Amino acid sequence: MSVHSILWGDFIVKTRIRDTAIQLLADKGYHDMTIKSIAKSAGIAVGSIYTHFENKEDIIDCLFEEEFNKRIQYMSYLDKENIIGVDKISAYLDFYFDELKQDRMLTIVLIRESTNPALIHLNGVKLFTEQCRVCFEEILRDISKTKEIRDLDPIYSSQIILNAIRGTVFDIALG
Amino acid sequence: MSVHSILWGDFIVKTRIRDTAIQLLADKGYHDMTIKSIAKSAGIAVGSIYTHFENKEDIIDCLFEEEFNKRIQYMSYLDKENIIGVDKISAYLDFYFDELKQDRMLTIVLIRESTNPALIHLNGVKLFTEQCRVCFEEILRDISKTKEIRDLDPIYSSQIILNAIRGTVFDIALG
Amino acid sequence: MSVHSILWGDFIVKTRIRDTAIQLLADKGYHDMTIKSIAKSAGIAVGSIYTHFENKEDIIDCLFEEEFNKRIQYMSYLDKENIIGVDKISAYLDFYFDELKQDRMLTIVLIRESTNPALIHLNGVKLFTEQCRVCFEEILRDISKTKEIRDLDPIYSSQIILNAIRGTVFDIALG
Amino acid sequence: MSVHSILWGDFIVKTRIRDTAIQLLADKGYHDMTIKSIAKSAGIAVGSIYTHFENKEDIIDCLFEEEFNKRIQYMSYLDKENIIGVDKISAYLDFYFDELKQDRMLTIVLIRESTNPALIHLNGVKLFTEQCRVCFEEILRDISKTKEIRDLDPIYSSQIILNAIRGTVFDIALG
DNA sequence: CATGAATGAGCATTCATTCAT
DNA sequence: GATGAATGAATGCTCATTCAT
Repeated sequence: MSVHSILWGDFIVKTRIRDTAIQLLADKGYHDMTIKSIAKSAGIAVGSIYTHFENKEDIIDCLFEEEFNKRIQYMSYLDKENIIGVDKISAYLDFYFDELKQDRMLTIVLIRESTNPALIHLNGVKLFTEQCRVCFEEILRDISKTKEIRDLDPIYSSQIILNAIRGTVFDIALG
Repeated sequence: MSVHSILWGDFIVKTRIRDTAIQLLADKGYHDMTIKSIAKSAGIAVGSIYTHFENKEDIIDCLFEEEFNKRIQYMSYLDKENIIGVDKISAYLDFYFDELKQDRMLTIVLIRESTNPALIHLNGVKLFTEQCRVCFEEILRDISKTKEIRDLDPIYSSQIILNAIRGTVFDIALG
Repeated sequence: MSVHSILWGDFIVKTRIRDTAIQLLADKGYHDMTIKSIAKSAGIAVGSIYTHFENKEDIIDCLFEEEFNKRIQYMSYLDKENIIGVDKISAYLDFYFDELKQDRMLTIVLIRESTNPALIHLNGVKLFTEQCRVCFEEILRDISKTKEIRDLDPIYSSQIILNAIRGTVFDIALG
Repeated sequence: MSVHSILWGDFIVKTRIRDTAIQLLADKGYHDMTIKSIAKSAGIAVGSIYTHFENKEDIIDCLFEEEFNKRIQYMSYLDKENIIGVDKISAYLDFYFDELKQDRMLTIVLIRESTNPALIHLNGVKLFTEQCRVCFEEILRDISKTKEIRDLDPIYSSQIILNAIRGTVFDIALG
């Protein structure tokens, strides 16, 4: 094990960049998170960021794609376990709040930057946003079928509920 | 009345700047709205913007303060008319959606930039945000007292509902 | 007349930038002429360069377009004066060497950067290069017709002669 | 013989780098040929280039020194064979055009980069440039002595003719 | 020897703001 | 009050070079 490894532990540089970016993103937002500030906070050189990410946008893109994949996996886990209806919505909320508990900063970033007009063109952001919408819609449609709740339009009601959750989680995350 | 006034009709320059800024803000967001682009779109010189606003932030500050005052006035109108309880919440929603109908762009800007970390320190933004929260909380507290709805914590529930409304209005505004 | 005008005489800023750029271009070549070095040598701010030129390439583009126009005008002057055949080639050479005498640096830049692969896509450079070629070809074709010289292929021979001139002028310009 | 040698046949790595560099140099010019792009095109690691060349400039330096030696050898071959006068100039032209036929890219690079101000300080470039000039001058001086052509200043006329050849070869090489 | 992640000085460019006209 | 050229600090990004593996 090299001196380098001992100093940084097993922390891979890409992860260090990602984590530092999340802190700065939560603190200052995308536009005021500078590449130089990431490098300084992460204790690496400016150039190293470009070894791991194509450009500044790519950091955001990767972040959202990662979260998109997490959610996709979680949903297929729920399907496999045959968790449906109200239980599914409950599980979904748990996922949201668990992530909030584990990584308050990440939650702030995901909610805030997903509506940043400078970032909505990114593939990762699109996938994430769409996924949140679609998956919630599906849950409500299922519930609607099983008559657990009275009839409602799954598209609008899911949007409303999702926004209530997102906003509330955001408020809690911001403290 | 000068030739200049005749050419622009009664449109005061400050209003032109404000309206142009809202369009650009809705389209590109605060950081990608440049002073130069406002000047160009409004058909005035860059320097003229600084005659009417202290700096770039001040445009946002004024915008939010203006909206804050609108809401304050509307709330005192409701009080004067003795509109309370569920009727008040209904009126409040009407206000939100009326504004949305009249000025879709403004709605986008108010919701989006009120969580922009680069702007939350502005007095106008603070007043607006606080006002939205407080006034909704009050409404729910009143309703709680009159037993129109079963007991709930007015702070949390108001936050949840407000977020549902804000998010939904935002989604509709964005199309 | 302002203090500014007195200090800089009647020198327009754009001309100052152009002239400074030519010096640096002749001295260091396109890639080692930095925007900062132009600003410093011209005694202006970095940003001022972008008030007058779109970007670094644009400085080159304007330079070549300007020279293209000079040559176009000179050729139509020769036509109007009915200067043809060997007299025309003589006049053309005078033009080249007059410019060399007046602005040795400009000559270096025009010859050197016209083959710079990073710049040949520029419209001004294309026009200039094409114009030099075409006009020389024309002269030779005329001469060929009037039998002042024995038959030769005007395209190849003009290319050969033009290169001889260009190269020699370049060598002299470099000292 | 290692597996590596078998895969690449007898192609030494240094030669691969040289050849790749020539392609990129012809295509993009010195400044836009990056070490990374050489490594990628040559199918080797960035670091390996520094095993064979001191630095980026050294690649150019070696290239020109190599060509310088080729010419020196060719001239002494002509001397040994007692080829003089107009025959020598003819042979010299053959050499130029043979090289052009065999390696069009190399020809482009030699002519273009020999006037690159960022490279003229290199020993190899200096030797090559000087050698071309001196050897041509010598040829003309010889011809002058043998009265094959009428009296002319060997220095200027050689420069003129050399430029005609260089430029024409360059034009042909570029297509 | 080969490797390629890490480095950081240096570059072109942007843009809120000022101020002489 | 209106103007827009001038300003220069600050930004994202590049790339020749190094060196631990």
